[in-house]
Amino acid sequence: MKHWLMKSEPDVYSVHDLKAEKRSGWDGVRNYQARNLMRDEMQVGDPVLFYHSNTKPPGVAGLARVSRTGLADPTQFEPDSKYFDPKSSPDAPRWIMVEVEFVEVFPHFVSLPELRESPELDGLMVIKRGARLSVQPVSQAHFQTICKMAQSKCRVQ
DNA sequence: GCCAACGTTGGC
DNA sequence: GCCAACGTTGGC
Repeated sequence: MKHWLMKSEPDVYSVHDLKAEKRSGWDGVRNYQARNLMRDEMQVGDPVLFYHSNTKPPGVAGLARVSRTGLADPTQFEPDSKYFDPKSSPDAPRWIMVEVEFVEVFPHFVSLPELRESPELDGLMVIKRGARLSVQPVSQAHFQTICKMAQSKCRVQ
C-alpha cells in the first residue's frame, strides 16, 4: 500500500466538500506526472492526505482513501470546462483520474509551518521549494508522523 | 500582488 | 532537439 498527498484549493474543493459528498472524482489534473501517479501507481484503499493549498495557512486538513481507479476525467470532454482538452477523445482519453472517498477531517489541521518544523518530516515533498506537483507520494513513516501531528489514528476503513 | 519554480509551447 | 517565451502554481 502506498500513501499519497493530494492538493486542492479549499475555495474550489475542500475536505469538507468531500465530507458532504462522500466520494469524488479527482478531476482537473492536467500535469502528466500527477496523471501518471494516479493512473499507474494508485490502488484502491491507498490513504490520501487531503492538502489545502493556496489558502492561509496551507496544510493537511484531512484524510481520504482511493475508492476507484482508472477513470477518464469527464471534464476533458466538456467544451465549456476550463479543463476541456480538444486533443483527447473518449476512445483514447488522455486524462485518467481516481475517485477518492472521504475518511475524516483531522482533529488538528497540520499547517505547512508545522510540517516544516518537524525534523521527522525531513525530505517530505510538499515542504520542498517549488514542489508544485499536485499529487505526491508520501513515505509510510512521513504519513504516520503527520497522522500523529493531526491527532488521528488514520484508520482508513 | 509579487515572484520563484517549473511545466509547456513553438520557432528554429 | 534546443531553448526562449510564456503560463501556472502556490507560498509569502
